[in-house]
Amino acid sequence: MCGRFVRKTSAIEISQIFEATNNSLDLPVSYNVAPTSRILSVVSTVDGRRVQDVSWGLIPRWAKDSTKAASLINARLETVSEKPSFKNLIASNRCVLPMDGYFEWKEVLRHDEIKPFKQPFYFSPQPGSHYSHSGVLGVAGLWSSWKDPNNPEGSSVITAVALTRDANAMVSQVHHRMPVLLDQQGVMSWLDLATEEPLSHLVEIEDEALVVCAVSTKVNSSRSSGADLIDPIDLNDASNGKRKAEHNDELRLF
DNA sequence: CCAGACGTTGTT
DNA sequence: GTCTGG
DNA sequence: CCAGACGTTGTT
DNA sequence: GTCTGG
Repeated sequence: MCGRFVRKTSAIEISQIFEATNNSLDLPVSYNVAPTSRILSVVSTVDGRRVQDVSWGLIPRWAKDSTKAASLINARLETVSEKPSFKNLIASNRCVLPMDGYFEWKEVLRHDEIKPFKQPFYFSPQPGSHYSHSGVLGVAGLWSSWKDPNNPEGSSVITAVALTRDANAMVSQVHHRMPVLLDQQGVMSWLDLATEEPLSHLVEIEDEALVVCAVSTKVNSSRSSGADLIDPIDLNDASNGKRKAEHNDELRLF
């Protein structure tokens, strides 16, 4: 889950929404943010919250190289406190990853084709929901600082992962995992360095937190970008090149 | 003791 | 670095 | 996350 | 099948 997302809100706006100082590079917005790219995070410091740019895909402190960063893009909430790569980050390396929405794929087998087809869906905050921070989602994350042992003169790389949990009933129509979303209280508690047991404050995410729509397979290629990637499509519309709904129960979800 | 892994996803 | 497997 | 590459030789 | 790049 959560291997591709949208950030169409600028760093300045993100910093205002999360009441943070903007300390990030001027990263361009993207409708197709892929693992290993630079993303924004909100972290707490002694001087308050800051928006910081980080690399998506965690490199543990002890890693000999950065080649496996792309495989540590998510951490399971159920096991994060046990895993060597993550457990030591919970106490003081928590962050919030702002996203306007994220993509999830469902593999569907169409009766007239042999190969399964990956239908992308776009999840975004339900307007007015507690999980909408002026239209932006706050995903619980962890960050780490890594220095390449083969390049001791180089600067440290800050990397991050997004936490995942079992999908709620609404999201599970498409996929069995979902990001750990934070409401306003959740952001407070997750970012507060004084929080004793941050994992214990994470609550179930109600079905009304998100809305979903099917989108074009253009998003499947990480080279695609552009606002049309989140345009809703009608899966029952034959003009999308898909079979009509009466022939395809799998696609008749929404 | 040393060597080797350390993660998630989905799929079977 | 720290834990697990042998 | 998905898409696309995955290799060597010698020659230009 | 598995790894890398985006």
